[in-house]
Amino acid sequence: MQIYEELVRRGLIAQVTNEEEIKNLINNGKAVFYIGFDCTADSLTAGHFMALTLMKRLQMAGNKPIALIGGGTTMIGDPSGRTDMRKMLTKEDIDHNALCFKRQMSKFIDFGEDKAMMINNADWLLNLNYIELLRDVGACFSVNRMLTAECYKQRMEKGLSFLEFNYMIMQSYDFYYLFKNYNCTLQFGGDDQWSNMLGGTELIRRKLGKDANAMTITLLTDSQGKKMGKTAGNAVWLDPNKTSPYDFYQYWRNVDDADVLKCIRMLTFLPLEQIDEMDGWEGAKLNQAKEILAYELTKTVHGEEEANKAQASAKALFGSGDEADIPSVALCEDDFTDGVVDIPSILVKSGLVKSKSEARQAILQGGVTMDGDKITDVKATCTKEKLTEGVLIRKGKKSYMKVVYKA
RNA sequence: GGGGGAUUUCCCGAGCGGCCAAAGGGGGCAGACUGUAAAUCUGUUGUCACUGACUUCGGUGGUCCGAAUCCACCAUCCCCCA
Repeated sequence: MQIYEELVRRGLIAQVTNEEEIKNLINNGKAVFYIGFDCTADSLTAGHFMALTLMKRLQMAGNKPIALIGGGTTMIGDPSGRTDMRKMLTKEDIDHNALCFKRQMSKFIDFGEDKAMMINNADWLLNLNYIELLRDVGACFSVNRMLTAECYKQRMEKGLSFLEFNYMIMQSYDFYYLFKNYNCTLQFGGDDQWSNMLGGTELIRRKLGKDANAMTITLLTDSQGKKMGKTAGNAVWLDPNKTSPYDFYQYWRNVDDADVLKCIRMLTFLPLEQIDEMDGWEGAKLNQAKEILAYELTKTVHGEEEANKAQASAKALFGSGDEADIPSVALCEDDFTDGVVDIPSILVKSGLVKSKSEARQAILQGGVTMDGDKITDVKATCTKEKLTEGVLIRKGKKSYMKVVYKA
């Protein structure tokens, strides 16, 4: 099966400018394509992950990816899919974030000689001359047309600054620049980028009289139509320090029944035949599919070792198995008063709750256990001797921590 | 440049000078039921030394015994006119 076919079967393709051309290009494995990443945070998220896997898939098919780091575009801020303006980041923050992105991406994509490239659009965008740009590029854009673009429409009610309005121009310029200088004829991206991407193909056509193509990836949404890759408004990060491998594993382990197969298809590298087999699974059996999903993704992002650990911890906690790889936290002398610590303090120290009030709530509601025994008294304490051995403290079903005293 | 409106806790949103740590909804967390799912039901959701105290309603000052609520100035945003 050829790569384009596979992308279709995995449900990854949302919109394309010219299906035949794109199909030919990537199936032949000769395409140079790019995906842009704006560095609004210091880690990539699960949302970026899909774009990265797409890059990987295409690279494996012989194509050459350009990972475009948005050091320049992040200075503007993409208004797409936003109801208010982004916080403006400083140049330093952006540079720092770009560096973090680079590091993380190198784990997925092979940037070896002539296999892939990583470029930062700050290299050209920051040097643009306003008047020149207006005459050169600005003349090619119709404001009337731009305003009808979906990404701006949403903002017509809440207000759109001129700064953000220019985002499309910058992104279009990127494509134009890469087309000219790197022979990059394709741009891929999230479906919310569609209008920005079309801006680029349009600009190339007007300036160079040549055709470039764009293709968007289906947005990964859950059965309720919400964007996936977020918990309680927080992103699921790829950086293990921001989202631990265990939490990462758990996120995918807990997806809705209705979304498991879709996620496996779109995000994992498992062969389609194997996925098709799982398609009929129902009820409790779906749990196996979730396990596979969680394991595969954790393995891709954090490596096999971490994936095994996360899986072992999960099994230890929810089924039977030993507690070998449970994350732990250490207490020090200062945490003790007269040789004991109260349970709420331990909960706070372990990061299982944010405050002692929350800890108290959790205990009162019967959600806290220590080494399997339910804690019912808010004032309960634990001795230093016991903690020297280490105790397993658990809040609710899914969060737990091993707490040890270290002298 | 002129005129009008807004800013409340994680989000939306109600708030009469004292009965306001602030209605209601969403979300979160915990419990029951389950399959670590969904749906449903219950409790909870500022902090702490938790029958009490403290800090919060864009910012800074002021009026008052008492301010989220009144006044002044500042900031930000929205709408209408130019």
